[in-house]
Amino acid sequence: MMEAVTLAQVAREAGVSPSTVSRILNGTANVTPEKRARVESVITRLNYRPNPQAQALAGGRSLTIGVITPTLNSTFYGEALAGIEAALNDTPYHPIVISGQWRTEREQEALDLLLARRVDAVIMMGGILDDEILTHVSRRVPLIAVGRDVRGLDHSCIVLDNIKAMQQVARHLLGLGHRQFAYISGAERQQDAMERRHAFLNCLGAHGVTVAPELIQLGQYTEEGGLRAAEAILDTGLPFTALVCANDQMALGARLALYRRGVNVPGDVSLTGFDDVFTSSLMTPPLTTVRQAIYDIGLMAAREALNLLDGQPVVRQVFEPELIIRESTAPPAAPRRAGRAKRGVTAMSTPDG
Amino acid sequence: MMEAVTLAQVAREAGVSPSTVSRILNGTANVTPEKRARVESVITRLNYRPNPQAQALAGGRSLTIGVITPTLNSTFYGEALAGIEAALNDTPYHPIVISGQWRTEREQEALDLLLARRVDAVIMMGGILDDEILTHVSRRVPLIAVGRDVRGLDHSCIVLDNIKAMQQVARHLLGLGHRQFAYISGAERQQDAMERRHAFLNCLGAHGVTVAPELIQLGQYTEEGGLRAAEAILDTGLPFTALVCANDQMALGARLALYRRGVNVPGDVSLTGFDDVFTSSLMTPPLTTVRQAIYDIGLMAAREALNLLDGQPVVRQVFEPELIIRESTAPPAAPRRAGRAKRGVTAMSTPDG
DNA sequence: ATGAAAGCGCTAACAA
DNA sequence: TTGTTAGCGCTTTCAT
Repeated sequence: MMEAVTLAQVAREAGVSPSTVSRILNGTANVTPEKRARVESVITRLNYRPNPQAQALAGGRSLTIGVITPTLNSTFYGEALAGIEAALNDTPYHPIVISGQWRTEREQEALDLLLARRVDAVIMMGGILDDEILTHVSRRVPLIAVGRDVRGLDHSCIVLDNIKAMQQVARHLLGLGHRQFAYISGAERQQDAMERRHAFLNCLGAHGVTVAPELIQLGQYTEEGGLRAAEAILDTGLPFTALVCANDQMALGARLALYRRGVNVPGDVSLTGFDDVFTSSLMTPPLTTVRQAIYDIGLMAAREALNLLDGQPVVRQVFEPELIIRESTAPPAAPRRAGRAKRGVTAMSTPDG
Repeated sequence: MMEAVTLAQVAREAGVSPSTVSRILNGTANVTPEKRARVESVITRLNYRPNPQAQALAGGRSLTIGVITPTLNSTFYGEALAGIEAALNDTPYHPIVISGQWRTEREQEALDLLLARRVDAVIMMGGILDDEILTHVSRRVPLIAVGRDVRGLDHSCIVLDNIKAMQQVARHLLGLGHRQFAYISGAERQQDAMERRHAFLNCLGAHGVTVAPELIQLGQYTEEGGLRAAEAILDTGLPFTALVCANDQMALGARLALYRRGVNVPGDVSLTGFDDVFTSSLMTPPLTTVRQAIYDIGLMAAREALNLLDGQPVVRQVFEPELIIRESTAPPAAPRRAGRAKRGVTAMSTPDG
């Protein structure tokens, strides 16, 4: 299948030594303009492309950056991957992506695989692998953590200010007049899920509002989980006028649960998400949520990884959240007739579809 | 950052030659059970992992498979990527993914990059690169095309039966009683977009139904495009009771346009998509669509690539579509009072939100 | 069945 | 500034 051109051939054709060609390729040393021109013309004429495997072997760098993402088929992490790809686009480095599926063993395997592949750096997005393991790995290879704090690795973490974000959500809803809330949380093992939940409840508490424990459900950060959590909340029969979800995916699932029970959004219940995944702006109705500039976070992660490779210092990056108010939130409905909850919905609501 | 163990070290520790270790690693030749045991124990003790770059250089194979996907942040192609990753999971091969962004130059660049990286095979998903280029590339490296027919490369294409799929959609809607249709198509440059459109219109034609040209709009296969196309359709003021979209993403955009104009789905208009992207089952209402087993298609693509590498023959694979009937389709509304379109909607409909 | 030796294509001292 | 010379870690003849 057609032999590839080698550096040696280029050198011979140009009448110089291999080292000279190598130097020109890498800009390692000064070369006479004429020789450079000669070599470069040969390179284009022969359409020479250096063999990365050979470069890796000889140079001791693989020119690849390993990326561990929870899933490949998620809009959210997909955006981050796109950002990483873009940042690496005009560098000699290339991402190599593996999914961890939110499973410890898978993440561990992925890490092993990347190290076996001799990646020059790794970017860990989310994940549930122990901090110690990551810290340990970071001694072998530069590591950037995205969306999580790793103890002892603060400087190489890129995170979102979850607390500020949830405060914005809470204040927005309080400002609309809501006082009866339900909350769907992410999995307990995930750091940011806990951060968001506490931030939300604390902020409400500061305003003298409490939430019944039955109205706080776990949704595993998935659409399916959000759906079930919302059903569980509706099943309690307790009244609420706003349903806050710890991410957009769960909000999407919750939306379907509300639809099935004939609960209008935002007429009967206001709904909020978190992340501002692309499709959230297309929900029926478009979702009020908190934007994480996830593409930019991906960009940043890749840049930080490159900095680390350059031996440059990196510092912990905190992204500022931005509340995006769309059509899924509105003031709570006026009190209804007696015999039903004063406002919002209860499990008694009947489907209208 | 901690030196990696090499094959030579393993050989020394086990008191055998490097060749023997290599043979054991690759199962290339018979080795005494005792030596094998000895070497294997050293391997685990030292936690030895062969250096893929060195293997690639010496072996002439990079053990990587290049994948070109239109985008990284799409649920649809993400599923395919997940399938590819899974299929390669317990093989020595590894995917390396680049996005083409539906831009010819980007796709060409991606291809060049993969070839420069010496991938052993490439999987091309969709894309708009000329057939000739792909055919040409396939002479250098085994190539599998997904979701498109490449002239002269029929055997290595994996496609969906778009015609049968659209016939199912058309018959479903005709069966419900619909006679006034609108259609949102994908970009003209894309093969399957044209296939789907013609299949749909032909099937209607066979049943004596025609569609006004103004009610056929291009949506570029994107959510945004679907939104605008739906608006254009509503703006014509022409009556229709069913809106058929060439993919789910455009259906999602169209759904928002309908929502904004106060058109009920499926009360006023039935809506259909194509692909059965995961989130379509969570739309409000859940979307009637055609399932493409895209994860399985990814699996299949990777397996075919491996077959090609094995020198085994591959044949063109045609996936069968499956109509998924959900809640976005229903019989057309009963005729309304005079002065308005007999059924369905026109641009005169007023928002109810 | 096993070892010795010669590369794979490149980079990086070290000389000149 | 440029060339010569060793490798990088592995596979694969070719002997034995």
